[in-house]
Amino acid sequence: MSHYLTGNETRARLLEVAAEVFAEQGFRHAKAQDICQRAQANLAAINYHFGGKEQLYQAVIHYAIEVDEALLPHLAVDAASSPEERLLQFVKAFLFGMLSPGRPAWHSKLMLHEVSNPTAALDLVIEHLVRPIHDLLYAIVGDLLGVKAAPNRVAFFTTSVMSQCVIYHSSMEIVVRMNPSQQFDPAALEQLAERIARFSLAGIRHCADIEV
Amino acid sequence: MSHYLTGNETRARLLEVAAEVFAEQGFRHAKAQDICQRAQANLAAINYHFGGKEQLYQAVIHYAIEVDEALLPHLAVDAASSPEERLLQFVKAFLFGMLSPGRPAWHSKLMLHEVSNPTAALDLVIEHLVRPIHDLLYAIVGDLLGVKAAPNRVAFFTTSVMSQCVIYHSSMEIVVRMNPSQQFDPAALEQLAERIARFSLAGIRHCADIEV
Amino acid sequence: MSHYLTGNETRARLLEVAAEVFAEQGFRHAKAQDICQRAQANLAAINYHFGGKEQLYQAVIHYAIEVDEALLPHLAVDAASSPEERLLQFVKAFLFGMLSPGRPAWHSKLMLHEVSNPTAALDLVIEHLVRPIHDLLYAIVGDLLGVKAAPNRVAFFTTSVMSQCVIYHSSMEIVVRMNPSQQFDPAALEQLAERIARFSLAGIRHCADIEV
Amino acid sequence: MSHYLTGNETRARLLEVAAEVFAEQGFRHAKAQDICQRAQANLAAINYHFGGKEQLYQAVIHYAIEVDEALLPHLAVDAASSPEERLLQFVKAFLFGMLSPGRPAWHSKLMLHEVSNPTAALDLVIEHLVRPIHDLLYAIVGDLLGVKAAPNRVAFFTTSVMSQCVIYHSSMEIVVRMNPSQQFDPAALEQLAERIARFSLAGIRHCADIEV
DNA sequence: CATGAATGAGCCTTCATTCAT
DNA sequence: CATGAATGAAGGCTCATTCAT
Repeated sequence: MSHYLTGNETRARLLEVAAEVFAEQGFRHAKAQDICQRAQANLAAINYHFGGKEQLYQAVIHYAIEVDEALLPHLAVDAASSPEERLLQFVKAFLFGMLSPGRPAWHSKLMLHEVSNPTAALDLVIEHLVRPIHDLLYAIVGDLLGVKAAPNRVAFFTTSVMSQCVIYHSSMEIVVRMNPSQQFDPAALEQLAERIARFSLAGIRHCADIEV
Repeated sequence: MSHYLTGNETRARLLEVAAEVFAEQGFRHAKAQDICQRAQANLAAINYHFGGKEQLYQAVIHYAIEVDEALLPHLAVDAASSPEERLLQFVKAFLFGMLSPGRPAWHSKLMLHEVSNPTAALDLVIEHLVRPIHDLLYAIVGDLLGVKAAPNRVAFFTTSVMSQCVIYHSSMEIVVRMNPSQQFDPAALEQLAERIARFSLAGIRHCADIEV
Repeated sequence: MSHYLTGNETRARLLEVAAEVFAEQGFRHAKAQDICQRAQANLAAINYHFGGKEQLYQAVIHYAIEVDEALLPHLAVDAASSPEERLLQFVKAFLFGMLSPGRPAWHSKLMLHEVSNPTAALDLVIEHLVRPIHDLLYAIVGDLLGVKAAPNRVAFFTTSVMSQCVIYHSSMEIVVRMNPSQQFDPAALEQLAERIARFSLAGIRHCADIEV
Repeated sequence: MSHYLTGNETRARLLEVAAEVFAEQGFRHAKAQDICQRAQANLAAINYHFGGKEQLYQAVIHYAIEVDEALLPHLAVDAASSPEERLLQFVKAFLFGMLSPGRPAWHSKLMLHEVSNPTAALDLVIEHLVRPIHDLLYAIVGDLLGVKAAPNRVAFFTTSVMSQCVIYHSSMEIVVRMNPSQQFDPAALEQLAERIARFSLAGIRHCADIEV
C-alpha cells in the first residue's frame, strides 16, 4: 500500500479531488483554492501535505498510474484466443475504458491534458500507461502479420488502430459535431468497436498480402 | 524609425506575434505582456488595437482561418480522378499541410490548443476549417462506398481515415516515442500517406462488401 | 457672444456633449472617450480644444452659468405682485425649471453633482447660480415678514422653502420610493407648487406673529 | 505585535477604515490601496476578507445600517405625548443625530454618497434606514391631521418636514454660504429644531383646515 | 498534524494624455 | 486646426505560498 493511502483522510480526499480537478482543467488551469474547497480542506493543506501544487500534481499522476496498472489486465485479453479475436477484445476494452462513465472518470482526461499540455510528468505517463497499452496492441498486430513482418510496418498498423480508438476521446467534441447521430451508449460502443476491428483487420490483411 | 508608425504596422506585428504566442501557450497561459514585448509595443496596445486580450485572440483565429482557407484548395483534388486516387491525394495533401515545416508554424498548434482547451472561437474553427475538410473526405468515402451506403457508415469511415492522419499531429510526441525510427521528411510522409490510403481503402472495401 | 461659440463646430459639439456627460456622471466618472465618441470627435480633441478634461469641465461650468443667467429672469416674477403671489410664482417656476424636461436637461444634474462632489468650480456655481436664486427668494420672504424681521429669521424661512423645492430634485429617487403615487406631470407639479407655497406661507405668517 | 493577528482584527480594521474612505470618496473614487494602506493591511487583504472592493462596500453598508439601527429608537419618542410634542422631539432627535459630531462621523457622508451616486446597496439603505425614519414621521403627521386625511397629503407634509431637516446635511456647504451667521452648536440646533417644528406645525394645521 | 490569516508577485484593464503627421 | 496612433500610470483581481499558532 503506497504512501498516498497512509496518513490521514484529508490527504486522501485532497488527492482524490485533485485528480478530478486536474483532469477537468489541466495542471495550470486548476486552482488550489478550488481543490481545497471541494475537498473541504484548508487552503494551506496542499502545501502542508504535498509541499505545493506541483508536487500534488506529481502525486496525482502516481496515483493515476497505480490505478491504471490495476486496470491494465482488462486489456490483456485471453492469450489463447486468435489474434483476430484479441484485436476485437482490445478495441472493445479500450473504448469502454475510455468512454463509459466508469470509476476513474478523471483518468483519461488527466492523461489527455498531460499529452496536449505536457509537464515534467509526461515521461512517467508514457512509460507506465501509454507504452504498456501500446505494446499490447503491438503484439496483437504482430501476431496478425506473422513473424516475418517488418517492425515499422507493425508500428504503423498499431498507430492506425490506436488512432481510431483515441480520436473518440481526444476529439469527441468534433466527432459529435461532424456526425451528430453517433451515439455512445454501450450498444453503440460495441458496434463501434466491431467496426474499428473489422475495418482494421481488413486493412492489415490486405497490406500484409501485397507487401510481404 | 519613430515610435509612431503609419498604417496598422503595430497592429499587424501584434497580430503576428500573438498568433505565435497563443500557439505556444494557449489563450489563458499567454501573457499580454509577453506579446507586447515581442511585438515591441506598449502593454496598452492590445487594448487600443483590439479591445482586449480576448478580442486579440478572436482576431488571431480569424487570421488563422483566412490563412488556412487559402490552403484548402490543395485538398480538393481533381474531381475527375477515381475515388481511390482522390483518397490518396487527400491524405497526402493533409499530411503535408499539417506536418511539413511550411508556412505558419503556429497554425496547427493554435488549432490544437483550441480543440483541447476550447474557447468561444471553437465554433468558428470547426465551421471554417474542420467541416470543409471533413466534407471533402466524406464525399470521397461516399464515392468509394457508392450511393447505397448508409450515412452513418460513411461517417464512420471518414472518422477512421481522419483519425489516422490527425494522430500524427495531435500525438506526435507519443507516436515518436513509441516508434522512434519513424521519420517525417517528405519521402517518409509520402510513404505514410500511401500506407494510410491503402490501409483505409482495404478496410472500406471489405466492410462495403460484407455489410451491404 | 462668448468664446465657446466661436471657433469650429467640433468644439461646440464637444462642449454640448460634455455638459450632458458630466451631468450624468459627474466630473470624475465621466470618461473622455465617452464624450469624444458621442461628439463624434477624435479622442485627442479634448486636449486640443480645451487642454484637458479639467479645462473642458471648467468650460462646461461657464457655459452652464451663461445659459442659466439667461433663464434666471423667469424666476424674478412681476415685482408689482403681492409677496404671496410672488412666492407661489417662484416655487412654481423653480419646480418647473428643475423638473420639467426642459431644454438644458443636463443643467440641474450638473449642479447637483457639483454640490455633492465639489470641485474647484463650486464657488463659481454658488455665486452665479445659487446666490441669485437664493436672493430672489430671500427678498420675497423679507417682504412677507416685513422690514422689522431679523435677518437670520428671514434666512431660516428662505432655507425652509428652498429645501422643500430642492428635495424633489436631489432626493427624487427616495421621494418616489416613499410615496409611489406621487406624479410629476405639469398638473401635479402645479399642485405641488401650490401646496409648498400655501404650507410655507402659513408657517411664515404664524411664526411672524408669535415671534415679532 | 506580529503580522499575524488573532481573530478578525485585520478584518475589523479594514471595515472601519473602508467606512471612512468610502464616506470621503464614494465607492468608485475610493482606492483599495488607500484603504489597505491606512488599515496597515496587504492589498490582497480586501479580497481575502471580503472577496473584493464591491463586497467590502456592501459590508460597510451593512455595518452602517447596524450602527444606525441602534440609534433609531431615539427618534421613536414617547408615544403617549401629543403629536405636536412628538413632532418637535422627532425633528430635534433627527437634527442632532445627523449633525452633532457624534459617533461615526463617516456615517452620514456615506449615505449621502450612496444617494447621489446610487449603487446596488441603495435599496438596503432605503429599506433599513430611510423608510423606518420616514414611517415614524409619517405617523406623527397622520396624527396631526387626523384619520380623515388623504394619504397623499400626509405624504406631502412628511416630505416637507423631512426636507427641512435633511437640507442641513445634504447642502450644508451651501446653507452656510448663504447664511454664514448660522451656527450648529447644540443650542443653535435646538433653536433650529424648534423653528422647523413650529413652522411645519403651522403649515400643516393651516392646510388641514382649508383642505378638509 | 493542521489551520486561519496574511502576503506579494503577476496579470489585465482603464483612461487621460502625448506624439508625429 | 485636427487626427490616428501610441503610451504610461494606476487600479483591482487572482492565486500559490508563507506565517504563526
